[in-house]
Amino acid sequence: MSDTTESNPRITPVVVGDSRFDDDDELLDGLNPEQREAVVHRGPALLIVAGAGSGKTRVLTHRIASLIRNNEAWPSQILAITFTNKAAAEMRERVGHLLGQVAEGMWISTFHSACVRILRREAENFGFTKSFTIYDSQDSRALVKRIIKDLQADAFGFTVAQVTGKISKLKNELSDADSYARQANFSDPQDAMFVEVFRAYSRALRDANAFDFDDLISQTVFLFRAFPQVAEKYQRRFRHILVDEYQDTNHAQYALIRELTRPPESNELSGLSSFGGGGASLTVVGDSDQSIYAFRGADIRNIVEFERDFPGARVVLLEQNYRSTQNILSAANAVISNNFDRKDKKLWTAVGDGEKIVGFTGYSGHDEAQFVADEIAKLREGGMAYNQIAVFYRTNSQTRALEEIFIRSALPYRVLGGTKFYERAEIKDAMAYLTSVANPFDALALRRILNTPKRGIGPATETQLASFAEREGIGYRDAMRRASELGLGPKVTAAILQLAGLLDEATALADPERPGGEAPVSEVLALLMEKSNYVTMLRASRDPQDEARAENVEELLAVTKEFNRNNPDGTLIDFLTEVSLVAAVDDLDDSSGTVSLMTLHTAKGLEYDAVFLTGVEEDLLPHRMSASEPGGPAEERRLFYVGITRARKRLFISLAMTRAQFGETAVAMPSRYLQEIPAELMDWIQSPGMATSRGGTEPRALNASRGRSYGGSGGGSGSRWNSDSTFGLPPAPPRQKTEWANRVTGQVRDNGDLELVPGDRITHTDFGEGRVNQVTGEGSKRVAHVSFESAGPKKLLIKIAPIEKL
DNA sequence: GCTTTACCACTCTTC
DNA sequence: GTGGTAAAGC
Repeated sequence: MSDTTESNPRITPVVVGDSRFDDDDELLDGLNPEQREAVVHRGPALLIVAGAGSGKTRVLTHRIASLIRNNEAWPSQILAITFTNKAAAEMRERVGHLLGQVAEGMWISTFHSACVRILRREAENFGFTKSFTIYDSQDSRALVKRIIKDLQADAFGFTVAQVTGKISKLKNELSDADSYARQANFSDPQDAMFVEVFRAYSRALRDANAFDFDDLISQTVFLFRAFPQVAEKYQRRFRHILVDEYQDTNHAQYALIRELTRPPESNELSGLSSFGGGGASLTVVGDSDQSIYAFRGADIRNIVEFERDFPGARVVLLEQNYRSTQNILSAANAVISNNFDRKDKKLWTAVGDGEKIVGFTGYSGHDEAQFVADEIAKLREGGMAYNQIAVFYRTNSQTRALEEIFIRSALPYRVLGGTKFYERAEIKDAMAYLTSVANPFDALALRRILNTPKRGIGPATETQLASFAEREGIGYRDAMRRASELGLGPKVTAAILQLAGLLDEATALADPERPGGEAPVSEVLALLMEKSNYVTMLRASRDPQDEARAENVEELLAVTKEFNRNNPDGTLIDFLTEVSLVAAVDDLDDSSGTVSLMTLHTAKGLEYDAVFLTGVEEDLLPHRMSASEPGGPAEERRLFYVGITRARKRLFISLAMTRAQFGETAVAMPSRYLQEIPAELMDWIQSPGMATSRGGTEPRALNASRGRSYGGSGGGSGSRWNSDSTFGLPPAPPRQKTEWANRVTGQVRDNGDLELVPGDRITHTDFGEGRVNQVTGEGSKRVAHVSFESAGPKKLLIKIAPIEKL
């Protein structure tokens, strides 16, 4: 990474005259002048505007290391907020590497993790216990659903999604049920009912000793505001606060930062602080062009108005890109320049143009996926490692087609996010057992396991138990222990008592006071699963899927063991916290030799040698839902921009003319953003206008009338594709589309023991005839390398490929 | 109280 | 194509 900034007229020379930094060379080596400035600047506030790939992580880690190395701060005085746990771990490692030792006591974590840490310490100040549960969005939804039912709020037209969405939004703006009630319009029965629902929801969380995701931030702010002496503790402790991805902070997070950087009330100097008794020094890093979380309350104004918010703030611009080729950057610059209302910023690089961006238009999502798979195979042959290749898409549902083709092509891949392991019902069940042990107040968790596996404890019994607990003013666990007082049938009573006994036994095992200390999480879970017969029940089931579920539970057991290995002192609560706060990227394994599939949102902050941007179609990117939201299309453009700028060397952009959505095939139009990429930067293998199929088969009828009119944005100047076509040609008529879709998806087969050897001739339903060159792999993973006469070389998973030996 | 079946609505992005 | 719910039957 050489310093080539002399050629850039925009730079201002930075004087590093302060003797403090004289022996600091090592930390400044290889940094360009702006990066150096961002590392060495000292003051109350610093905004680093870091374009994509401009080395901001490097700057942040060097800045932290420099603070510690120069004895300007103890590690414990530093709080660094990152966007994901993975980024936090990486930053910790890099700082440790720079300093030559692990910096103990430094807080490097996400907003949520930092807040959980604070809340666990301080919970008892405001009516929670330190073993509170964290509700994920599924839990919140379940709770709201129940409340809507109880209050019969569905009569007012409330849906669960609406209510959870509104509550989340309000919490991100630091409103709670009371403050909302104060300005609610009670003459509107719907609004009045919403107040009731919000109240009931908040009360239920409090009663359950639980916080939802949004609470983690907002309640920490409330805590600081209500207990100044608590706030002061943290204001004194953290003298340097650094926040990454500042453009994606919401109001609650902004307020939290404000609280933390406020000068402590009593003005005594503390230790090594470089700013007397004032507020902590704040460094934020961000790029408003990469703001893609407005939908969850991120407020772009936080970064745009930073200088006004923090007077005396210094701003450093990082525009030199060290990641991508010029072609990729030019495309990114061209696209993002269509967003008005932004500070002009142009990424540039010294590495040269690189290859052109490759474009492809498939007839269907499957055709597109096949293109991706084929290109990945070529990249691989060219020596690129699978883990340097990523495929991005707008919505998780797009993974289906990609996965089908990838499996068939024997490409090793990994889907990040999506239907996450921890969201599966059986995992949720097992986790609910653990939660019930850790937090006996959590009614939601208890309710989930009360009759899972079936114990004959139905809704009627549950209600009785609940009202008994309320009547007596006791917790659920106590109520269960006293089940015999309820006058229920002997079988039900015994079942309740047995479950209570099991939970008590597990609680004793997880008790830190226990002789020998708290038992490892895996032991607690093993006991619960064993004695509840949960896994036994699954294995005995006739439903074939239950076998897979049982295996998932076993997998969870393995996860707990792994957790215990990595965290010998890790408690049950620690485990539950960790699981609640994992992000999709967090289980990205850099060393796995697989292609990564993820949404554009998940891709933020990552980089790959080769990137495939798929589904670049109207209604998908920009997504249909974004059209109605203010600022929606601009945010979608930023999303596209984020995707483009993830690529180092190769960028592939693809779309399909029809897409399976809803179980049926719908017409798809090229995205308006495609036209924004200068034509000379792209090489279309098959542009949206080209009407011939890739295998060279006959042209498909693409001249049917349009399904809907395409109201392109701006432009309107006609074709930009470097083919002879008109823009936005409509797709094939429905019958042909379905045929195509069926031909690819319709065949699930099992060739189990088909023996193939090099030289065999085979026929494939899609690719026609070909010759087997080589067979690799074993058992069900045997792969045939086939040269097809018309479709070229392919790799096929023998077990499931639609092939026959000739 | 449990199980099966049929119909429904929804599907955008996430800590 | 899925997942969740409601009703009917055991």
